[in-house]
Amino acid sequence: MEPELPPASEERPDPVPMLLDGLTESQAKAVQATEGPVLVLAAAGSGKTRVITRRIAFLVACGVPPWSIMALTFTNKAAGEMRERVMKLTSDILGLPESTARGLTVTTFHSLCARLLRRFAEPAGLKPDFTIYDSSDQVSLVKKTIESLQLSTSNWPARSVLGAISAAKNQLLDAEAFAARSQDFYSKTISKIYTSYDKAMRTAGAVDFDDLLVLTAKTLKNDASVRDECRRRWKYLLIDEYQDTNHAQFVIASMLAGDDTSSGPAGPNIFVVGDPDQAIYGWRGADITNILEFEDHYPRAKVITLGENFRSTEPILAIADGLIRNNQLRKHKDLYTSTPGGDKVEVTLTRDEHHEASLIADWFKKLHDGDFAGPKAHRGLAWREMAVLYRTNALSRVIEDTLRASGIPYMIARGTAFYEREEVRNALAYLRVVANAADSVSLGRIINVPTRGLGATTIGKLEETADMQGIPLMQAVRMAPQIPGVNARALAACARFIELIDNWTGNGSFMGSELSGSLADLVERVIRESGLEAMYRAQAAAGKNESDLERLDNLAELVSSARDFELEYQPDSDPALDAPIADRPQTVPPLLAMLRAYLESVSLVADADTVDPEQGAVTMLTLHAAKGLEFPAVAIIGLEEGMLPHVRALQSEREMEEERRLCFVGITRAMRHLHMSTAKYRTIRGLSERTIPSRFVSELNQKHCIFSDQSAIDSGLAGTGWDGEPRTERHIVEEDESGNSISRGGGGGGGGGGKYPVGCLVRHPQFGVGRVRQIAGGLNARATVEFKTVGTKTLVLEYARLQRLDGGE
DNA sequence: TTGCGATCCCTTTTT
DNA sequence: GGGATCGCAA
Repeated sequence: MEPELPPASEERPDPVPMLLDGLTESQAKAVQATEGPVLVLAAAGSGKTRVITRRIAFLVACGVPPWSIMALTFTNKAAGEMRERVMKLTSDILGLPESTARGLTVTTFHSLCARLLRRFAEPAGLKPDFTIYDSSDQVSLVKKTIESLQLSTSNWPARSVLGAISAAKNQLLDAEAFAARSQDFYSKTISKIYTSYDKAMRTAGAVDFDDLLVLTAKTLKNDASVRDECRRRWKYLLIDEYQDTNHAQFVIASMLAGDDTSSGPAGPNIFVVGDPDQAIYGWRGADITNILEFEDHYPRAKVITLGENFRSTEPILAIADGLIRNNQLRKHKDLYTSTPGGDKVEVTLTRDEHHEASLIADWFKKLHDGDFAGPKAHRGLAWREMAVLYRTNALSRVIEDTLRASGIPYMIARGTAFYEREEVRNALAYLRVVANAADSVSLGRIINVPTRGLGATTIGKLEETADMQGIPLMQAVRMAPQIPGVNARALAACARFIELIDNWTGNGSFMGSELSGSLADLVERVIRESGLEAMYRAQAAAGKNESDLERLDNLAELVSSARDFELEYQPDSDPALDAPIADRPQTVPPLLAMLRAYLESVSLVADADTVDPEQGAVTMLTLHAAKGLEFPAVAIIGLEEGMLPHVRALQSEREMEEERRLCFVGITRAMRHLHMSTAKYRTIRGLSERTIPSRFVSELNQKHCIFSDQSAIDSGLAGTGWDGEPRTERHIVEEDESGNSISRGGGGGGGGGGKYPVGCLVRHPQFGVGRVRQIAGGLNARATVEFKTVGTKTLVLEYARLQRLDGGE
């Protein structure tokens, strides 16, 4: 459709210039290029969110109906913020009512898919009351599957089997296609598990996170009427963080957008924004070629580059740039800022993780207090303006303890943490069974919680019956009287349990005088009448530990979360309640629809969703969860080999580069203050281990950093410095013309010589005799040694205890 | 059938 | 260090 300008309102100035106000030339270009495919390569901090929101408002200003615009983001929180900002633009600048933004579709891929699958459940081969299984549900189901195939769960660990299944799904290989290409024993077995896992999922009326995407992609691909209906509705598609989309998401986007020839004169209106340097989800199947080959897929695409960084000070940007230059598999783009100056980046070596945590707490306190004297006088930062970033969640614990002890308010961004607590999971499992009686995993979880005399023996019989007949577990419970070997006590327990559930569902009708129609009331009833409340109350009274009281609070919290949801819930925007398909009348009772929507929202929370800038607290989050956020002050911890980069990435160059991008993402979250730290010793699963500073530290542009070694201070240990050698001797690092540190191999000239020139013979206490092939410099120099017996290894000189054999010193 | 304690095992990131 | 599982006692 050709956009039309709305009739100029008399008292308002032309809104279009106002929407472009304050944008750079390329930003404005991206906002205005409304027709046809557009790729925006947006460097970190280059204002891409701004571009997307302005563009949506611009489209609306051009007369595009809001309901025909769809924007896809990575997290619910990003979606919510985007909607807010668009709403503000359309009401402040365009003078449109707030309801305008309601019609917009701003959501995540996963939420969109969940909604489409409910709406088009039948063509997708699902029932609209499907449950979304999270990874622990998946694990229980796949374990059961493995057991029922008579395989050993130790030979076939659920996690890795699921990984293989997930990888297959991400390539859009269904069980059948996977079976067809399985040749060897391993993949044939995986294929068997995949097939029966899939069957069990369908029997349970459940889908996993991958299924949400895969089934949507498949339905859009195979069902023209579904595809056409979507295309009729959405004419303008915007996708954020495009570098982290996987193949299924690519297919969904392409299907929604239409292909290059069949849509409008300029091609499909698909607008994608991303940055290949911030691709950090390769492990989850994200396919960076989606963004790299966008132009091949849409030959008429306009490509717009946003290079100027508006977020960070010069030193922060410079070290980010210098770091990412070490990635070889990358097209370089310059990062630049028009605002020079700023504090240098602090890089600290600490004694251990406790020392690290307390230094960071001190750093935060100093920033919080501010400095009102001297040339660098500044007001203090609020706690909410600071963040601690780490590679793995396990690192958060010590930081948490230290911040608490220091009286610094903090919050951990773990959106799912609340819903993962035992008591909450139990309550939700009851609710899931209420919403979807076929959900056997949830039923299995609560059928005997609190204990009601349905022990392992009885449940085993019920499951056996369910498996044999291919029916959901709940149906077997209802058939209990016909199952041989179920004793009278168990039968009575089954009957009581069935009555319990039926009371909550109004015998499946979700209507009647017994049910209030309120979601919060239902949740409360379930918690009380299931006996969960009494069970935890009894445990609390027995005084085993304090967390039992907390459990009751959490259950109350769940009720209030349901109440909040109920207040926000808009039935008219629930696709399950959309105009019914063709001749079938709409029959979903409102309470059931609301319950489904609630459970869905609970299933799709992301860690980053809980980052609340209103809170006066330091935010703690993983590097992954930090994507898309920014903070005036950032501390990145654990810059150690094996931590960042993570051990799992050490063997592959591709994964190593992803780790480097992850570090890059962390650095570029910082606006003004950045602190990076390495602990010399770190306790990993109870054992204190000597660490090796991360190679990324040695890749930081030294001109913009202040290195300090605190590891010997306040301790009896002799100071050994960043790499165990006096500082003057460790400058094996070379600088290129702009001062960027480049770790280089090939020690010919660059000072890599030292004790072990390339080509010399050495002996290693464990690996034996070998020849040095390469010396890499940096704060912790490494040698690549080709051993006679064990092959080539890369060793850190400080720790390797190499002995030179051919002359030398 | 349940509940508790010892032991074993594993260790990334997340929608 | 912590979660899952297994084995044993009540």
